[in-house]
Amino acid sequence: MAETRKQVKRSVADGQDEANRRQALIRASARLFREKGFEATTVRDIAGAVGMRSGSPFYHFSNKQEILKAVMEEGLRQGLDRTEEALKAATTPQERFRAMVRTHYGILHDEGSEFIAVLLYDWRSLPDEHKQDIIAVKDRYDLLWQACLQEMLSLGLLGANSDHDKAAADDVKTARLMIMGAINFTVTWYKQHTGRGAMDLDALSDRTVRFFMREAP
Amino acid sequence: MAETRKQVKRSVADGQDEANRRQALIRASARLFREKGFEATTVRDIAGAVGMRSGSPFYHFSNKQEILKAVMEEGLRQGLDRTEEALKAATTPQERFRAMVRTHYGILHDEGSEFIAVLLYDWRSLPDEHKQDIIAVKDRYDLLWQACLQEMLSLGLLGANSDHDKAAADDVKTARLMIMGAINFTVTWYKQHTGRGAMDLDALSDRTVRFFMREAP
DNA sequence: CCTACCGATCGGTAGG
DNA sequence: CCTACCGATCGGTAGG
Repeated sequence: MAETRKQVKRSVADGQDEANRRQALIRASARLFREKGFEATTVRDIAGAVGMRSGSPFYHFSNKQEILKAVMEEGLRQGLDRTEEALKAATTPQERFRAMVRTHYGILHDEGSEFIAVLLYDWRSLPDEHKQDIIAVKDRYDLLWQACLQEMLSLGLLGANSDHDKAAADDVKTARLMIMGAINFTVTWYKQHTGRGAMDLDALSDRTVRFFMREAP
Repeated sequence: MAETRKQVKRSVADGQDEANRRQALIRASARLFREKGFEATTVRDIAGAVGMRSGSPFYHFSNKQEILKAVMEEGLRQGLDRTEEALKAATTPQERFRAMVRTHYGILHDEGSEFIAVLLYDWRSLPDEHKQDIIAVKDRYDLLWQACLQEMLSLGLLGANSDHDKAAADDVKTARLMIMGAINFTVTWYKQHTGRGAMDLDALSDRTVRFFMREAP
């Protein structure tokens, strides 16, 4: 009986260790993929980054593509969590819009948060049979944006249609694609530096919100 | 003397053929890079696409990276030409803005025009020593946008600062980064199809212009 | 531009 | 998770 309990404890701990090692591989992979791309990153790079030998990642993942999928899933999971958390503190449509913009910038540019940038950069490398799984989660995130922008458009606080009471579904989708495009594209040019004259994520968010948002009519 | 003339003629023709083969390699590479990425495209893929054997592209380019650079240069050259041409027909700031948006969409999505999409997707794969050359040409293109948006902002036809006579340089840059980001990001989601319900590049341009442009105050 | 080839490297596996 | 390894493929070259 004591024996049994001990064994159970041991295997729970092992399971934790294993999950930790898996997480370490995902984090290291995200950083490497973000830096030089999925195709240019070797399994040896990944293994080396967490102190393993070249064959060992395959104890945790059945192939390289599964690592890519795990990176993207981790990013979306974290992104949804952070966004829902940020929305709790926002009460007005304008505050919600600002919160979503700022949170998305964090998701894209915070240190240790390279998962979504990898999703954007290396989508082509994800095997077709995995794409639907990722899209399903991404759809949930897009819905949060859709609700936020629907609200903004209806109030005339955004882009076209400020003179209509109801924003058409197409307009909401266009607004989402344009705004998220603008924000996502910062992965190609925004660099966080600490020197003077640097623009931090708060400043970038301010500029973005100011550019897209209209005064209430 | 006749001999000499003939030889000159011949070598001119050869030079043409060689240039043609080089162009064919650039076009085929652009299509392949756009489809599956620079790293995932092999020299054998490229050679096969123009009916060559695997070693032959190296008669035209000293290595694979030089092909990538040539693809990007070709795209910027074509992009500048098309934009300057389109601007000739536009007389008002609004017309110029619309012309630049529509032309950029053409550059990104027209069939046989995959060069700039490759620049956006595979920038990381370009060796550092080539980046400055490409940036120098890209700067010329950005300047055309900068002038166009400066004009729009000063007239209060765009985003923030509609109540100021002079748009600050930072505002122009922000507007450019946001608008070009939104447009460039369409490479990740826009698909041209011919069926009903499809949005062609004219419709996409309309939506884009309408979303970003304000009524004159 | 082809033929023939090479050294290096890659993703992945067997067996412990 | 390591050791030891493999088949396949890759970018690139020599010689014509």
